[in-house]
Amino acid sequence: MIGAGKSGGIGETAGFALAKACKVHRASVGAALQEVGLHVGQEMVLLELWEEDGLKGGELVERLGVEPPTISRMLGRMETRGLLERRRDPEDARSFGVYLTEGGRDLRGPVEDLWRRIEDRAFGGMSEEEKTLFKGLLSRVRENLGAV
Amino acid sequence: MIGAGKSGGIGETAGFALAKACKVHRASVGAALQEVGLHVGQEMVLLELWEEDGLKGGELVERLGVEPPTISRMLGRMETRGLLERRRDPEDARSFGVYLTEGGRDLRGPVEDLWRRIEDRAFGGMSEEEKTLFKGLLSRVRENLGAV
DNA sequence: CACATCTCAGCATAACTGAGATTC
DNA sequence: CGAATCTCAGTTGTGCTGAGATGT
Repeated sequence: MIGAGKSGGIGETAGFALAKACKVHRASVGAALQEVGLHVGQEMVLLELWEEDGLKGGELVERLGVEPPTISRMLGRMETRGLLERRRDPEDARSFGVYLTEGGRDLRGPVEDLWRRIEDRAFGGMSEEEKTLFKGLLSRVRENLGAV
Repeated sequence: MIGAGKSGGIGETAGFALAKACKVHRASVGAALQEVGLHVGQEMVLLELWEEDGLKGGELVERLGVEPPTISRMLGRMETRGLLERRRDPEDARSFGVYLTEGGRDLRGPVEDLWRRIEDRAFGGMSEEEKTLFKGLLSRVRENLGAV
């Protein structure tokens, strides 16, 4: 039973299918993340910092496609939990860099593990070709809707 | 530039692509919905009620895959805005049915229109075959992650 | 322009209220 | 029958991500 799919309306669109699939995926990720004490969304911040430590707040805003107040509070909470720290930029007193702490770096392995676990479960039984195709289609959706 | 995709980690997974695509899609839907005074998420409630008026709170919980407190507060806000009303079930005093008001019914056309608009934009340049394939893959993800 | 703060919404979990259904 | 108990529906409290509006 899938719901809201009777009369060929919104329930039949690809957008609806996308929203529903994303919902269960996000829920799965969220459930797994709480094993390591993270909230869904925070892993994206860490992901960026693992790739490039010391990013500016504004750069995180741009990369995550999120609004400044959201990043501001997320960084505050993550800083309190000792995952990262904000260091004032001596070059520009209005700006700061976000740097991982030991605790933040240590989460990389566990988070990547759980993410892989969900990846396997979510896309189990899908061939590499199908997955590649799938990612390609998702990518086109992003471009079409004017993402970064 | 897509971000977090340099070294073949999480950023290369289909799950990551799904999350990112969903994010822009949800943002687009949210922006369009505020034209008709709705918040993202509320359209799903209406969608179910357009299909079947008078649903119980618990049925909405199940169909939307959401927790009871979420529905409770959403219904409260939507009731305040005159989109629907909760009527106590005379058979069972702890239960109630959710019924659309005139205002709630009137939103059907506008919401379906804007949804179609986003559907066209998001999946423009995609053939019917591709869209069908895409929906099929999303459906499998849902099943794999144990959705309703 | 770069942040922080306030307020509101969606969503989650946990704890509670109150009405059926059960059982002693 | 009645009282205690169990179960279920829904609400409220709190915390998070996320948005907009406003202040610094």
